[in-house]
Amino acid sequence: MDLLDRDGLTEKQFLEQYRAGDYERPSVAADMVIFTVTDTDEDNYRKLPEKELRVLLIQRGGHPFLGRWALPGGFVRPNETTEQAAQRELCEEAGVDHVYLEQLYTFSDLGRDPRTWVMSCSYMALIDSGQVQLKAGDDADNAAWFKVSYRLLREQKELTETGYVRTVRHELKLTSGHGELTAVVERTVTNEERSTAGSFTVISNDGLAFDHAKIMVYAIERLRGKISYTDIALYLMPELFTLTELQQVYEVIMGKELLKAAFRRKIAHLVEETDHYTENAGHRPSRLYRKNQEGLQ
Amino acid sequence: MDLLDRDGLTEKQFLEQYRAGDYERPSVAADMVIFTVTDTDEDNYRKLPEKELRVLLIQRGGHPFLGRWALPGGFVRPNETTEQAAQRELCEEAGVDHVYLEQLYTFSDLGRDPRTWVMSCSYMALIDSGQVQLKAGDDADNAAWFKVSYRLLREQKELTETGYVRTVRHELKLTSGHGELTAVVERTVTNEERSTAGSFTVISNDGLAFDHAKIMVYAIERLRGKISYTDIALYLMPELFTLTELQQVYEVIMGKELLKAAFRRKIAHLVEETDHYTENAGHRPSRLYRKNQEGLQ
DNA sequence: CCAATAGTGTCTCTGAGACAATATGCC
DNA sequence: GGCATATTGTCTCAGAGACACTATTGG
Repeated sequence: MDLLDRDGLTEKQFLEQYRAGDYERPSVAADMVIFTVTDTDEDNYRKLPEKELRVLLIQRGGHPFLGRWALPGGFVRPNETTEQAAQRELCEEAGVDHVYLEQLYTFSDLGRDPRTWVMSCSYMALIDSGQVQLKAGDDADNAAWFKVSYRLLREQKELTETGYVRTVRHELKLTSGHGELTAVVERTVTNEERSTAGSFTVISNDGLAFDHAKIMVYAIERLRGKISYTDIALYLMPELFTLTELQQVYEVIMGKELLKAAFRRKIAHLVEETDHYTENAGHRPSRLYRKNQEGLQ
Repeated sequence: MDLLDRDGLTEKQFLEQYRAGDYERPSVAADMVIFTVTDTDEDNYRKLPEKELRVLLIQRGGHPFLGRWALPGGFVRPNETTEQAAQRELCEEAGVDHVYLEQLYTFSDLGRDPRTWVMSCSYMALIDSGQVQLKAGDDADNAAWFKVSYRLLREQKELTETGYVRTVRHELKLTSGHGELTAVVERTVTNEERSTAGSFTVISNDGLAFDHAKIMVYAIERLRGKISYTDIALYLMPELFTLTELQQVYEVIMGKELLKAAFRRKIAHLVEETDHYTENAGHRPSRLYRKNQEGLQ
């Protein structure tokens, strides 16, 4: 291009003389919500173990929020994209590579980090339970997998002159050997005549750092939303799994029970049957399936 | 909190002595994909006008990309969130307030801005066609509404050892009185055994600045994806509209024709009938509807 | 044999697709 | 009157919900 701007410069000349202004710039962090699913221990040899949704948290070793639990994350560096930063964190903190990774949302509330101006570009990763061993005692890093419980507390719709406001309040409870963290997060959707705006507010927060309760709730909502029309749940499964196990994963994420027959029909095209079966259960063995790698449709 | 960190500082003391490191930080811009729908002029008095999807672009008056067309946008300032920056742009560039606004994605590819390190937090806004008059001749600002045409060029699925790669190529054509811009964007989904990753690549680009072709394609895909299971399309409609007009909006966004009877059943719960009718058409008048403000379900 | 789970059959209900039939203002 | 669109009716088909029935293991 040889167009000249108002100062008579070509684009090349312009770029050579360009100095980044000394406007204030934000730091940008990539924060990771890393989910996996694990089995509970079961006493009765005949009963199947139940599934639990778990998320990886790291205990902060310095101010601010010293001692509280935070999502794994770190600042994005000048030579990488936010996604590369997320991949890097995933490697460093969970020791995994090549997993399902999806950008969620960029949080930029003022004062969300008491130190300085920090935006958080959040990502969700889904890890196969077999891929990472839950190193519960890995206190070197003070990282732990917390069991996620996400419970509806209140649902309310209030009419206004020009529309309505809908608030949904959930309790997020995180449990691990390190104790229990609880937060209450409210999602508000304000609907006026020609507009809608949604937002999340942290009502109470016991043990979580920054606005990470909000980010986690956002991630859970995304996971719930996508599970019923994508194959996203399969990234949480090991190489081989039974359909009952897959159904349990759906149930623990959706927070409700599903009917066996209907579930099997619905996800049939997402999986591929193998010739392997479970063994040594106190009941009829179950066929093992794998993810359908040919892709959907 | 009175916990002390390694240096024996309380959180308050820590924050008082905290100096933001001199790590390099990115600039963050909020870029807006602002959609609206307009009528074409129709010669035959009896025929209904057709609908067109339009997007607001601004011709760059300085380097880089001098003379090319860019999405409205601007840098996020230290005292505002990305969403507030988006609202501000919306006011400044389109002169509207209280419209549908949704965060899309944060783009952070290296070198996406030749000047310096800039991330783009992109938003999609939907504007009622009556709300903004298409000031086609408003050259003061060199802003123009471009008609959007988004056409599938190629679709391909290639199997690899461990999965598959799926590429979908679309042509984005933007037309206005200022001429025609064309870009070809490819969406690639790489599916390996335990992971998936998607990305957009700009194959060719004639007339658009930065990576804005990519952002626009992302917005169109989001709009298409959400239109069939949300009431998002209604934010593109004026106060009163006919069901045929609404159907045309769905059709122009989805890029395919719909059956009238099925369409009406499907969106019945999203609208409210009024006692008004269209007049002076060369055919049977049509009942006018409005958006159902009571909300869904 | 029994506990516990695996796996299948089928009836119903709902919603979308397809197409037809009827209704109506305006030139 | 008749063009062009508006509006409704109904048949069919696919998929989800609901429930029941049969099949298999290890103890």
